[in-house]
Amino acid sequence: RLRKWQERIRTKDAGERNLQFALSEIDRMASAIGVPRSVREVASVIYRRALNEDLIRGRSIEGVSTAVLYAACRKEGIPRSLEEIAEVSRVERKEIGRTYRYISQELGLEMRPVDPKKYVPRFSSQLELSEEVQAKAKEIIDTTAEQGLLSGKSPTGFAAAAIYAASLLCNEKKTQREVADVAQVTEVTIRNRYQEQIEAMGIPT
Amino acid sequence: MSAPADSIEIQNVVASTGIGQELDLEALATDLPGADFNPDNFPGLVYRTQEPKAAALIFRSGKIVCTGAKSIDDVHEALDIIFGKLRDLGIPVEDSPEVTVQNIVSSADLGHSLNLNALAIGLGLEDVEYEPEQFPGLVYRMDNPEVVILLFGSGKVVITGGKTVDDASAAVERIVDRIDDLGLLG
DNA sequence: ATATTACTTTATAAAGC
DNA sequence: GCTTTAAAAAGTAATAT
Repeated sequence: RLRKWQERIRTKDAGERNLQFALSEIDRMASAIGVPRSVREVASVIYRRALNEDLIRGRSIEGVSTAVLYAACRKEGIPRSLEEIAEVSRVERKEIGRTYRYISQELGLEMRPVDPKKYVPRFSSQLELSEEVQAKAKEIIDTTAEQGLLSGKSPTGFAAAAIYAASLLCNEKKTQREVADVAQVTEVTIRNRYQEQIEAMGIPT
Repeated sequence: MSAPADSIEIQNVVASTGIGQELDLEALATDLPGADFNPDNFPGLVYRTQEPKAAALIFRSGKIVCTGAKSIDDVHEALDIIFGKLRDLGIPVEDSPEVTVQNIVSSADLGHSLNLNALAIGLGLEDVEYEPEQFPGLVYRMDNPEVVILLFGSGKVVITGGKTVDDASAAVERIVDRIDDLGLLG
């Protein structure tokens, strides 16, 4: 009886230390990527749920913290790519993605696919592009996504191509390299998505 | 009419078996030309057959895993070749050890392009994993038959996790019906 | 700028860490 | 959990020409 009690305390203490460390990590990474407090709150709620459902066992606290932050950004409608999240984490991209999918499945987060339009404002401001270009990029995304061009494609690459296309159409040209750098995709990806989008929009080349 | 189920092609069959006999893999590695054995990496010895093309993992316990075969018949042919090689080396192998098919991977073409975003919602987010940033296919876990289906924007699909050829057919028929009911069959 | 190669995902057994 | 083996799907990335 006493032993069970001690174990409960030990487990509780371990859990508290676990949670404390995780929350400080989430805070650190959230600051680094510059997301609002609401995202950290959502992240901490998800982390507590994962802890209660015993999903942390066999995984690093750092990995779960990062995956949960990635999920929270998406849930709050201000997604960061795995690449961007990985930059402020000491866990590699692949592990973050795996842990995220595991937590998402087990907790039934029912995450909707990322809308490429969500990346347009942030990428565009980094490129110092006007509202007009942003509106055009969003229009391209909506039109081409409706035609089924988005299926299977990375949201970042899709957004990057639309921004590149819009910058050309609005005479505020950015090079493929410049757009590729902020979106963290390759020029080849932008080229491929751009060609499909331009064709689907009926814009002659 | 070419039904999607008729487009099914078996791509890989995984099966397990065993000769009820312990093996000296070190000796086998030197006596079997072409055998790969790196006990530091993996406890099994790898042996590949050319016709039919397959790869076998042979363990010290005498248990064997055969992968890469394009049909269940090919699994048996490949294993018979291996059993023959072992007998040639003086290792007793019974006439026809029991072979268990563990997994069949198939591909098929639904014949219509798919809107994966709409499908993720339609099939139910709880049964679906669709993360195009990580992989272009939508992962759908089906209950009956118990298989996993990977759906692509092109309408091509991969069915895995089944143990019989019928599992793939049933899965394709069911997924086509479901997509059709959702009105999402392009 | 394009072509090739390689990696991502799914399932599955085997023995051992 | 991981290690190894095989195969398909299609996207992305790194490297070569």
